[in-house]
Amino acid sequence: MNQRPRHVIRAGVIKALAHPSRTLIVETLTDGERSVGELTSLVGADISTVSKHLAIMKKAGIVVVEKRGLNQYYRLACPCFLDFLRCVDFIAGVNADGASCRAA
Amino acid sequence: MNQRPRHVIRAGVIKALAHPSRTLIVETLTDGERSVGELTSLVGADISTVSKHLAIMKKAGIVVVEKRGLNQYYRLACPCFLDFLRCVDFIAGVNADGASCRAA
DNA sequence: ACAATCATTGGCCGTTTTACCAACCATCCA
DNA sequence: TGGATGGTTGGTAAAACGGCCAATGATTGT
Repeated sequence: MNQRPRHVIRAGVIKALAHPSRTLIVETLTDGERSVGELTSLVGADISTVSKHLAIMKKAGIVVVEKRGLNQYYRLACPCFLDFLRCVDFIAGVNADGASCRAA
Repeated sequence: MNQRPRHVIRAGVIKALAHPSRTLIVETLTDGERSVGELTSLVGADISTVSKHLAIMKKAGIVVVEKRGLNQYYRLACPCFLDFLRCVDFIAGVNADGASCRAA
């Protein structure tokens, strides 16, 4: 069904994480679901901006949303983001300290 | 030394991967080092374009370069990218198939 | 029905990204 | 030294991104 090459698909997912606000949101959601209003306070931007960030991540399959009452609650689609961020931190560590990179 | 918040640092690394050509390059480098010319053939863009992609990833600490003779050989700074891409594929799979996401 | 709250969507605009070409730097060999 | 090969850098133009504001749903309570 999806005929895009693998690296394009992968880049699409990665791109949806490639913004400081979105990374912050993902970090926060590892701790459990949050409403858009809560995430807006966290990020410190206009709620419309945060809503668009969430839409991007939803489209990429990174988060899922559930409506309860007046609120939309977002949570991670996948717990494996902890591993994901660990990989990222390895690279960041190499970059910052010149530390050697050991396997997971 | 680095006082930027963690999520900004993380986003910087992720951003350096967030392009189809760069993802393709990383995939290829998991198989071993390549020269700029080889990567240019792979990507199918101008060599100057590929050179700039590599510079972005080098600055982010994702790749390292070694000059031997006339060639610049790039390789991954860290073998953990296999894990990294596996995480990405989990998300991509959820997105594409609606498949459930199991832990690593 | 009306008002209040939570969130999404459209529009505008400044910034960033990306691609190509051209020019330049570096290395090796004749 | 001159030429060929391999790569980087600067310039520029098109496209994508990201932010806020304003307007529009959607849901709940009065």
